[in-house]
Order: sequence, then C-alpha cells, then structure tokens
Amino acid sequence: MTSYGKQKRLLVAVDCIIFGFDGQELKVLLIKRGFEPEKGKWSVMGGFVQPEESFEGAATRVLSQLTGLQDIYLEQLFAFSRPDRDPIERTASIAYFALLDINQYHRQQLKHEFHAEWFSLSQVPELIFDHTEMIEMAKEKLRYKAAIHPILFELLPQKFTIPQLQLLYEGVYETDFDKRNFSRKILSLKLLVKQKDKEKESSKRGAFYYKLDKRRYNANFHSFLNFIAKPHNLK
Amino acid sequence: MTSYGKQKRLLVAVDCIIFGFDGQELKVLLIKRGFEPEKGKWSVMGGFVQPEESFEGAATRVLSQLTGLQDIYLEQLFAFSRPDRDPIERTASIAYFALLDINQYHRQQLKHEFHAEWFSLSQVPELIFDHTEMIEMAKEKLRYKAAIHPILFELLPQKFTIPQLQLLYEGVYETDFDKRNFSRKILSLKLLVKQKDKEKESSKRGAFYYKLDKRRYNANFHSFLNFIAKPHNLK
DNA sequence: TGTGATTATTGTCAGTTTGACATTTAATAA
DNA sequence: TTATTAAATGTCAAACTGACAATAATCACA
Repeated sequence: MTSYGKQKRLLVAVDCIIFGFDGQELKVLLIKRGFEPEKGKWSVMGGFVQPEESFEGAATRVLSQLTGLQDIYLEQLFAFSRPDRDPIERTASIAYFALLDINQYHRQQLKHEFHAEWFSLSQVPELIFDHTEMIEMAKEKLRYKAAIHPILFELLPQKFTIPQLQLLYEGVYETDFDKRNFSRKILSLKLLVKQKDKEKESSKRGAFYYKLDKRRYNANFHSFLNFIAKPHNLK
Repeated sequence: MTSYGKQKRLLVAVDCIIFGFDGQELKVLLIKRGFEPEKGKWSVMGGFVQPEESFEGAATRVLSQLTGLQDIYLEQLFAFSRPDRDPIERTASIAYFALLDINQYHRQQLKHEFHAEWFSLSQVPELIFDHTEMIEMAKEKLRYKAAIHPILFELLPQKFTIPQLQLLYEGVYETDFDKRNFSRKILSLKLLVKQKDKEKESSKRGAFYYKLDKRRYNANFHSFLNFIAKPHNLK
C-alpha cells in the first residue's frame, strides 16, 4: 500500500501575519500581490506548502523570503478551510503570526519584489480572501496571550524603557494604563534588568533602559496563569 | 485560470481528541483501527477532509459518526504536518478536541463498528502516528483554557455538585485543591445557580445540585483574563 | 544663573483577593 | 441516641489591586 488512492488531495498554503512595533505603534506587514488572482491587491505574505516541508517549515521559509530574517517568534494561529475561500481552486491556509521589532530589521531589508509595507492596525486596507479575518484573529490571539504571557517583549529591541513598553501594551489593547500601576506590575514580574544608561530621545529627563533577564524569561514564559494555585506545574 | 497548476496537492485529515468525564475521572475516547495501516492498533478518531467541507465540518462529521452526537463542544487544536507522519502517504492532520459528559451520552451510543473505548488519561495505550503527541497537546490546552475560562462545565451534566466539579478540576490538573477555597472561588464567579435538590449517592448528607446560569455563562465565557484591568473588553 | 516646562520615578492607602487552616451542620446507620 | 461521614461555612493575616499625588531629573530659554 503506497497511497490512500481515491481520497481527494488539497492545496495547502501558509500565511504569515507579521506584527511589528516601531516604538510608537503596532503594525502589520502586508504585500501587494504580484500575481493572479487579485493581482495588485493587498494581502498577508503566504506561500504553498512544498512536498518535503512541514507547515512550520513553510511559514519559516515564507517569513525569511520576505524579511530575510531567521529566529523570529512564530506561532501557529489557525487553519482556515472554507472550501470557497480561494476562488481559483480550493486551498486551505494554515495561518501563523510572527512578532518582530520593526526598527531592528530595517525597511530596506524587506525584499522589494514583494512591495511590502507596514500598516497601522487601524488602517489596514481591504485584503484578499479571508485575510482580514486572519488579522482580526491574530490581534485577538495576541491580546489573549499577552494578557497571560510576557510575549510582547518579542516586539521590542534588546534595550527598551518602561514608557516604551507601556506604549506597546497600550497599542495592543487600545487603551490607556495608569503608569504607576503599570510599572509596578511589570517590575513585579522580575523579568527586567535595569541598565545604567538612559534613552533620551523622547524626554528631557530620559528614561532608564531595561533588558530582559533571558534566563528568567525562558523559565517563566509559560507561568502566568491565575486560576491554579501552583501554575508553575503547568505549561 | 481555474487552478494553481503544478503546485503539489496534499491529503488532509481531521482527528478528534474526545475528552469525557464520568463523575470520577477524565478520560479520552479511542478507537481500534479497522483498516490499514496500523490495523488493530489504537488511535483517536479521524477521517479525511472531503472536497466540499471545511475542517470544522469534517471534525463535526467525524465526531457524530462515532458518537451519534451533535452540539458537542469542539475546538481546533493544532495542524500537524510532519511530512512523514503517515507512512503510507503524506497526510496533514488538523486536530480538534471535544468535551462531553460520558454518562449523558451512554456507551451503547458509540458505534460498534469503531470498537471505541474510554481510557483514563493515565492509561492511554500506544497510539499510531503522532496521536500520542496530539493527546498530550490537547491535555495541555485543556489545562491552559480551563485556567482562564469556565470550559470544564462542558464535561458535566446539567446538574452537578460542587464536590463533583472539584473532582473534575483535580483530575484535569492532577492535583488536590482545598475544598473551602475551591468552592469560594467557583461561587464567586456567579455562574452557578443552587438547586433545591441534592445528590445523595456519594455521601450521607448529600450535596446540593447546581446548574450553570446559561446567560451569565455565555456572557462571561471569554472574560477571565487577569493582566488587563478591564478584561470585559477582550475576547 | 535661574526658572519653567516636561516627562520619569517613586509613594500612599483603602478595598479586595488569596492561601492556610477549623468548626459546624445535615443525614444516615447502628 | 449516638457515631460516622462528608458538605457547608467561617476566620485571619498577607499579598495584590486600583485609584490617586508628590518628587526628581533634564533641557530650553530668559
């Protein structure tokens, strides 16, 4: 037996919702499609899954094709499967979302061939297929996860200030936080190490830089639950 | 243009990790495979995605084929895609997990043709392919979600007691809770409505039945986060 | 040199929640 | 009537939360 014979095969693609933070705003990276269908319209970056690669592999490949980057935070979001979601031919899409620091990976790195651009989340243009839905779901999942895990640090440079971090959280949740309570909460996580130097662009006084304590970050990444008495037993 | 031409198509299946609670223990429903490959071995219930159905549709169909049941809690878990996960032919699998009350849907309802059996989570036999990994991930996700959302009620009958509920939580988290703190926490959710009658099988005194307040349950299902000050804005 | 403007940093306090722990109550059986 | 069993309720100190205000560092400019 070398195949399942008469069962119908299916095209499978991956799509990457790439979030970036530029120090001010949370943004999403879109490309202008250079091929049919919907040529010239905006979409998230994607590609067909090749015979010898896993979905994760395909998503990683797509991500590096567009940004030239390795080692980006990447997480499976959802498998989209409406039979008619692609008008040409049935294609399922496994969506992933990625988090990166826009400034660190500069714009010129983006491959020109894809005509990629960063869009504010409030100004996402009309997208092809179900990509709008994908982005909505990715935003929702980002909020969900960030409420429980210190995931948003993936969007920041190595050194960052508390006010910058707060801006990021406020962008993700589209709300304002009390800065006193915010810094208390963040610092109580014991994940940040205060640096000796200051960021002086955005204020006269300057704000101290912090770095992630990588050891604690990796150890505590999965431990922010609150229902269970001993969350460190969970993942 | 009516197809993407030379791109390689792929077999796609769905697999359902079906969790059940019998009042004592958390269990998972497995079937004895009646076909090759791995005929005679245990696996979770699955099936190939048909041309005109979505993944959710396929999972729902598979679930009802096995249990005869509609309206079961069903949630997408993860898309498994290792190219060699099925030795016969490359097949991706979109895994779902389902929650149901074992007693309510009685054993005889299970279709005989599948030789289905409930297994304690501590006694899951060797499984085909990556199904062991699927179950591990499903357990993990169940713990994760149940820590934040009142999802475990899907495993209980309409009427249940606080001690029964605690048994369920203890089963899911493989730990013990203080019963005083547990009931205080559960009741503080304001999701339960005390009934007039008691369950008297398991104790002399008997324990009052409770029912879910469906209205509050649906309204609060998505609101257990704790990082954000106003979680009711989130989903 | 001093002063005002701006933003970072630190602090207070009352109300709530948490975790650890003990007592009372209802029903049954002997 | 009493012993037994498990349910239900109660206490308290510590930790945490949300609302709110005062101080400190730096720069621009008079």
